[in-house]
Amino acid sequence: MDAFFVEVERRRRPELRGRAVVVGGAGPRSVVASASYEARSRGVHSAMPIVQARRLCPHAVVVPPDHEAYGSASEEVFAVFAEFTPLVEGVSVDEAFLDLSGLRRHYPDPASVGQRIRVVIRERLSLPCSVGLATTKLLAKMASRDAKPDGLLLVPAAGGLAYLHGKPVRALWGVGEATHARLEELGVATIGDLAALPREILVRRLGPALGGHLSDLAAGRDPREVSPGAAVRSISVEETYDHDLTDPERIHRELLAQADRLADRLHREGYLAGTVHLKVRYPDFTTVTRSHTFAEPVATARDLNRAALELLARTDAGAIPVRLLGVAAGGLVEASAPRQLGLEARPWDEVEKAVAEVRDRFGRSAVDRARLSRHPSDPATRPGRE
DNA sequence: TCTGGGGTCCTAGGACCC
DNA sequence: TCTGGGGTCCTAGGACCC
Repeated sequence: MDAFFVEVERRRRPELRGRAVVVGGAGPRSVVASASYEARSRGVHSAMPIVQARRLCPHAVVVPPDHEAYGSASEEVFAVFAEFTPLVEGVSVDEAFLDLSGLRRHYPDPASVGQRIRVVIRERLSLPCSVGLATTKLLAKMASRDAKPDGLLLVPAAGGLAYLHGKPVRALWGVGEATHARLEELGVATIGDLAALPREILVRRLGPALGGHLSDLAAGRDPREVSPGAAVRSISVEETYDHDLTDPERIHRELLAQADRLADRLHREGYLAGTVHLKVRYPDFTTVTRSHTFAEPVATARDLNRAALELLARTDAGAIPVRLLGVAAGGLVEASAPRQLGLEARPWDEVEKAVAEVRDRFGRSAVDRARLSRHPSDPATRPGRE
C-alpha cells in the first residue's frame, strides 16, 4: 500500500487530499509514521523526527496516528487479497506477498491479475496500492517499490538479473545501513558487484547466514515460498517518554502499566509468555535488555510485572535517567495448550481473568489498578492515558 | 532537530548434558 | 594431572524491516 496511514486518513478526511500530510505523534520525540508523496517531495520520510519534517515542509498537516483505524483498514485490504488466493503472506499491516500462480488459467497474463487487485482495492476501499510481479519474493518486493506510487511493475521471468544488477546494493531487501557500510569496504556498490564477489568472501565477512543469503539473492537465487500464517514469536509494549524518567516510583508505575498492557494483549491474542524481556534506553540512546525465562509460562500482569521489576533492578534505571521502557513476551505458548499446573492456588489468575472479561465487554478503561488511576488532586499523575 | 513502536532473525558466549 | 565434540537452552546485543 502507498503511504498507507496517510491514505486511510484521507479516506475519512477528504480535505487532506492533494495536501502534504504527515502522520505522526504530537510529542517532542515523535517521528514520522507515514508521509504523503507531497511531503516526500520535500524530503520528508518515515522515521524522521516530526520537528524536522515540520521544518522541511512547514505547510504539511500533521495528523496523530490512529492505529485502530489502520488495523481495520488493513483487515479490509487483506480480505480483498484473500478473494484472489488463499496463499497470502502478510509482511506488515500494509504489505503482503500473494502467490498468484494458481490463477494462471483465470487471467490472460500476470499483469492483468495485478491490475485487477489494484482496481478492486481502489474502487472498493478508496485506497491506492502498488503491485510488483515477479517469480521470486525478492524481485516482487523490489518491483513493488519501483512501482510506487499507485503503479504496477512486472519483472519478466528472464529479466531478473538485468533488473537486479544495475541497482545499488542498499536496495537489496536485507541490506541496511551497517551491512551497506561493510559492503562498501569490499568495494561493492551495485548488486552486480555483489554477484561478482566470491561467496567465501561474503561468508567470511558477514557470517554464514547473511553472507550466504546475500550471495544467493545477488545471483537471482531466492527459493523462499509464500508461506501464509507464520506463528507469532513475540509480543511487546514499549514507550519513549517525552521527558526522561528519574523518579524510581514513577519508573515502577510505568513498568506496571506496561505489564498490564502486555498481559492484556497476551490475553486477547491467546498466548502465555515463556520469557519476559525488559528493555531500557538511557538518554545517550544506549539500550540494554534483560530477560528471564519462567519455569512455567505466565500471562498475568502480576507475574510479568514481578519479573520485570527484578530485571529492572539489574539495570542502571533511575541511577541513570530513563528515556524508554519496554516489556516483551517471548517463548510464546498458546493459552489453550495443555500445561503443567502449579501446586499452589493462584487467586490472582482468577482476578485478572475477571478483569480481562470486564474489559472485553466494556473496554480497557472500565477497570484499572488503583495505582495507575489518576489521583483527583494530581491530574498529572497519568497524563494522556485513559 | 537528534533518533517511535512493533516485529523478525542472527550471533556469540556460557551452562549443561551426553 | 593438561582436558574432545556435539547439541540445546538461555542471555544479551545487534541488524533489519515496515
